[in-house]
Amino acid sequence: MVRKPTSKETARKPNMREAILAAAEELFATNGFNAVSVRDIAQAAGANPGSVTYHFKTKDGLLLEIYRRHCGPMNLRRSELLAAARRVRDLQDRLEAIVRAYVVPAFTSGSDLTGGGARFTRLRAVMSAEGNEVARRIIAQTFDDTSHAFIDAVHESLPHIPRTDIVWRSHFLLGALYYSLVTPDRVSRLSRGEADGNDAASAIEQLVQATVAAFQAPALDQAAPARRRAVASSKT
Amino acid sequence: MVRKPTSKETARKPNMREAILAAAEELFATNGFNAVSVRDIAQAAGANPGSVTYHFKTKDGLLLEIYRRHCGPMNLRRSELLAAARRVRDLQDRLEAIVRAYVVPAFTSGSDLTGGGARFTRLRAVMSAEGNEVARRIIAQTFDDTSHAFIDAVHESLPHIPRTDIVWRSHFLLGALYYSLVTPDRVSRLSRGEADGNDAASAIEQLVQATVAAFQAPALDQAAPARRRAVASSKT
DNA sequence: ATGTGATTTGTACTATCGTACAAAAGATCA
DNA sequence: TGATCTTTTGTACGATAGTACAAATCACAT
Repeated sequence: MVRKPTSKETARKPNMREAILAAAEELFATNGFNAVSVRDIAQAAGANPGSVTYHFKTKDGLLLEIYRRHCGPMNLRRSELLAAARRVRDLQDRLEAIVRAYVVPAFTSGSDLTGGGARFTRLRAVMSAEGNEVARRIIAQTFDDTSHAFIDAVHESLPHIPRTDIVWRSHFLLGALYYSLVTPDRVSRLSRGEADGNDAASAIEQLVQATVAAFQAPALDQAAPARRRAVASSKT
Repeated sequence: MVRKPTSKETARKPNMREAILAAAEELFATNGFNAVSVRDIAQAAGANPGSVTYHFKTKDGLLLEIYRRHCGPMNLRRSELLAAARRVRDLQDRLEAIVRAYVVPAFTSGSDLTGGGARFTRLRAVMSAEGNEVARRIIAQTFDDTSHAFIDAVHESLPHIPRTDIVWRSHFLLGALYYSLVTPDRVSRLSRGEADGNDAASAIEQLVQATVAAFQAPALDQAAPARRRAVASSKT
């Protein structure tokens, strides 16, 4: 009595459910949530609109399932990399490893899930910009732990920087990360073809290098008031 | 015969056209383009849906007019500040002034237009994330000049950094800037109330400080290959 | 006061949205 | 093969979308 993995997991065509998820992920990440209709998704997946309702009940449920699929693996990968980074001796190298542990899983595949992590990260960026309610709830309760762990790790390797500054700078990191995935063509355009915004490896290296330097900047409370001298003022 | 500025410029109630523009700007910047209906905008402005059609013909036309209203003043202000920044002698101070010339107008009012520049910048961030076609066209032909001027100025004060790196880092700056305006509450939340993400002055100072440091990071081509030693690798 | 042009209102049209649901089709096992 | 469960299809419904347009209303010059 060999139990075949067939009866309940198999669909008629090779996993239509996964095809719908992948199509929805791509379309949401590119055009936003509201601009994409259930019919668009079904067509892109080669499915019937009713099939989307059958598998995910509602459009929100579909988005929810996309998040559920990715959050676990990506955060697991991040915490693994973060744990390894914490063990790096040299403080400078450790900081870089920590930043890399945060950035790399966002660009590359979190596991063998379809499409890789970049698409899901782009999706999160777009949902964040749209103020999507479903995404907001999931993010606050799923990603804040990871973010706190990341901030703590950075803080440990830069004890002289106030936590407030580190929060701001890690916020900037996430914004830069998101934007790099949302508008990669802008990099190619502004560099007049010298750089390829769609090259993940370049993006990662540039982002890590810039972010490490940003984290290492002098603390704001001390530096800013002392430094603001003959600099252009904020009015006229 | 004193020409009064009345007959053709004045509406029945104090400029309903402006009220619609302001309402649309706020709603688009908060919820994205597609999530907001013309009826939502009209209601928020205290106007009739048909009035929107009268003034702006289409929903796209309304968005177009919002961009037209802001792009000129904001880029003018940026180029003024940039010109002033270029005249700063000290290289370190000049770089900071250049970054400030880019950041400040995005946060504060570009002129006496309604609502200040922050709302419009948030709008641009959201449109960028949604891949809005109208916005994409305007941005490419309006903001690229400003961006190039900014990149050139930064490059002048950091001649030893390859232009490619500067493009990437200014791209990160814009992403961080956008994200700070899109999700300011995240800063407050992650800092556990110690920082206020909605405080524009703090955001500006933090962003300028972090960005200057990022620009001053060693060039990637030289530093990255030499430095990548015992750092956590990108796989497992 | 009255005519005139600019604006606002009210309403209606068509298209498309998310979703529900019954019927058809496929798969699995007695 | 036939019974049963899962999945897909096809269709329909109410809600809401963007937009058009005629009527009503207002501001102002004469």
